[in-house]
Amino acid sequence: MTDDLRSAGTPTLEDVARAAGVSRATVSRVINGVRNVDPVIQEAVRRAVAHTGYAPNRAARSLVTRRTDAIALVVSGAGVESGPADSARASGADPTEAGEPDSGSAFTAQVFADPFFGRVVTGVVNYLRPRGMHPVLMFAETSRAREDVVSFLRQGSADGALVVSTHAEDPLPGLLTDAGLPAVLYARPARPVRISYVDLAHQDGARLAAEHLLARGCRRIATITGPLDVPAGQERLAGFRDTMTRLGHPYIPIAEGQFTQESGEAAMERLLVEHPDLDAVFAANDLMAVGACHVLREHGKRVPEDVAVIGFDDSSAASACRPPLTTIRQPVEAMAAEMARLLIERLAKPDGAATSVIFEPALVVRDSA
Amino acid sequence: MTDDLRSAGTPTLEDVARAAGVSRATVSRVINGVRNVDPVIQEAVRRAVAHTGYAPNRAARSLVTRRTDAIALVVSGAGVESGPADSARASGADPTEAGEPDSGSAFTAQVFADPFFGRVVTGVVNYLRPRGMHPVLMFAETSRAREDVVSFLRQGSADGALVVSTHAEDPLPGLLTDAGLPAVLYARPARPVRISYVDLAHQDGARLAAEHLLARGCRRIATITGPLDVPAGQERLAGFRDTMTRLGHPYIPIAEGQFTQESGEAAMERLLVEHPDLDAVFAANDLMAVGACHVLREHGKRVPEDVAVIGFDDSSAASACRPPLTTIRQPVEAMAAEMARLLIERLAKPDGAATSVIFEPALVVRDSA
DNA sequence: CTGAAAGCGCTAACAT
DNA sequence: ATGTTAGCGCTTTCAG
Repeated sequence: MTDDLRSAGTPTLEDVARAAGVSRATVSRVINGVRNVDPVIQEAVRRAVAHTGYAPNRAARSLVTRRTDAIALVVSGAGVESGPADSARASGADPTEAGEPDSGSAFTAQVFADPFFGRVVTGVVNYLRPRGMHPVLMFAETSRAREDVVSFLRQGSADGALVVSTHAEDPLPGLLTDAGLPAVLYARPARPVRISYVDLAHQDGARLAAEHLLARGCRRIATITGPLDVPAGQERLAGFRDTMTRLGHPYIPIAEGQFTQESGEAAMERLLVEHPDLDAVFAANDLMAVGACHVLREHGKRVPEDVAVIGFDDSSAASACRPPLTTIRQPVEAMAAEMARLLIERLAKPDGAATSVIFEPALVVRDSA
Repeated sequence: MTDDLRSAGTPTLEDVARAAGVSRATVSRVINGVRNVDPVIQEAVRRAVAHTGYAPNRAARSLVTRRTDAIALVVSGAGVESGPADSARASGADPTEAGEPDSGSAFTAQVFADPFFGRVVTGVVNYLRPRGMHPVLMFAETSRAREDVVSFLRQGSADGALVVSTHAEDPLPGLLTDAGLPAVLYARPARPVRISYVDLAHQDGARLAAEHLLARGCRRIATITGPLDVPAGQERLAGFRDTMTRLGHPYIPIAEGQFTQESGEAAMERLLVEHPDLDAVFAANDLMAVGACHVLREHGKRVPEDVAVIGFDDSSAASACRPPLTTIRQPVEAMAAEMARLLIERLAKPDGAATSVIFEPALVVRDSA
């Protein structure tokens, strides 16, 4: 009887060891690339692995290593970014909390309508993949969903979390740190939390936009802001307004949007009512800039001849738009990768201090301004 | 000495058992909701769980149950959907194979530029979540990446795979079934494989489009097709052409696209050169329809007055477009959810036959046609 | 440089 | 109805 066709189900270390005529420990060593293994034996083991079609069992390994090589990629927020009304946003109450069982679907559907998240995923996956790690996608838009994320991590289903919040007063970062779970954020939290994050120098980006518009000769300039209860919204406005003021234009008409195309359209309509003669608009993101372009065109204004439009982010919407949007580039993929790097670094030395890495935006000139 | 503060790291079943004064097995039973447990003891255990802050270790559980409650959500394809040239698509060779180390980034970046994938994710997550399961995101655009997916599953890192291919001759489904791994596909594979899948009745959708255009009074109708080496591309064309023929319009100008906005623009340009007088175009997806609208406008044609445009999918691009696109709705979220349901069903009884579920499309009338 | 053996934390027979 | 016990497959001291 040959001694290698005896395994019933999937082969285990034991099977490989038997086939190679060595101990389990030795097989484990060559598989994990531990040095101090006779090259001859290494070769024998490799052959046995190939021959048996062995694949190490992750659960068994995790049980002893305490690592899963999975990380949770969680999109967190209140799920009402562009809801019927946004009056409840700043209040502590979470409007979706009492929603229907699948109220999450509205949130998840909306999240991916924004090209931003696809870029985050891209950046994370491309950093993780060569390292043999994988992202588990999660959404945390209700307190129930947030508990699930915490449980997931506490069960050791993932080694840490990468969280991108769409909402200002997101409680998730706090829950995570309170539970002592490794996490890194995309964007500075509204309330200071001792946690690492990556972010963009939003103000610098807004400054670039202001300078470009002015250099272009525009003089009646307005801005469509992002939601003013999130740092990105606030800073893009502050940076823009400060620069305009410094360059001699202290009064800037503003209309608040919610980072959605729809809200950008509405904001543009409002702006046009009050300031029909404006010659430029800075939208705090590309989606709103696209919305603004649509409305401008409907009002018979040409972009950029009559009104120059500049966006922010350099998302796919910017290049897909007609005319292609001049915009401020946010290196989302690189930032997401850095977020992953920070998390893995933290996993290696759990006692390291929280760090933040701020990226610089860049002006991308296309046709809209 | 109190007997409950003795645990060093995270509490285990043992700790809870001790705190509750019962055996591990009993704790396990109440945690897993197994019946036959005295209500009084149940309560005691629950209290002990709460008190110790116990969270079951997933790896340990997986090791014995052989389940992870994770499923791989893999986007598969060749990564050259809109590359500089698509001449190599039909050949067996994979152009990205010899690419740079991070050639995957181009693929991943592009994948999420299409709103389609966000919808798939949404559908999958919303089905999985209430069932305590989670998707692990993976890309399989090179043979190396495909091997990784197979390994991942063979290691028991996930219970099965949900795969959506962007490419015709995708080898992944075959690899998966050869390895006996549970998988369900989005869309029928180009080559028959014994594997479950969900799909859309593409021909019916195309028929709806043709009928709508004709009913509208259009007579000089062209179509921008999808890639003709994938079933969806073929069937949407076949359904359209057959219906047009049946209704008395046997000759339809066609231009092939690649399901990207850019390719839709190029196709529209070509069509306009040959048929400057056309009065309607059916684009095989919304992204290409958007591209067509842009080009038409640049040529001074109004949509829908001069040229009616109808898309396919009812993606976010359709409603965001100006004018909003009349299109054929593909219930992607529902299809993705069904895909997940089929996989879980298969997990329950591994010997079930492969099934396919075909969804019906619907006409959505907006402003473009 | 290699092997023996002790668990990691949990579930599932099997006893009681 | 509850407790006892035997692993699940792997890594990792500790001997040799």
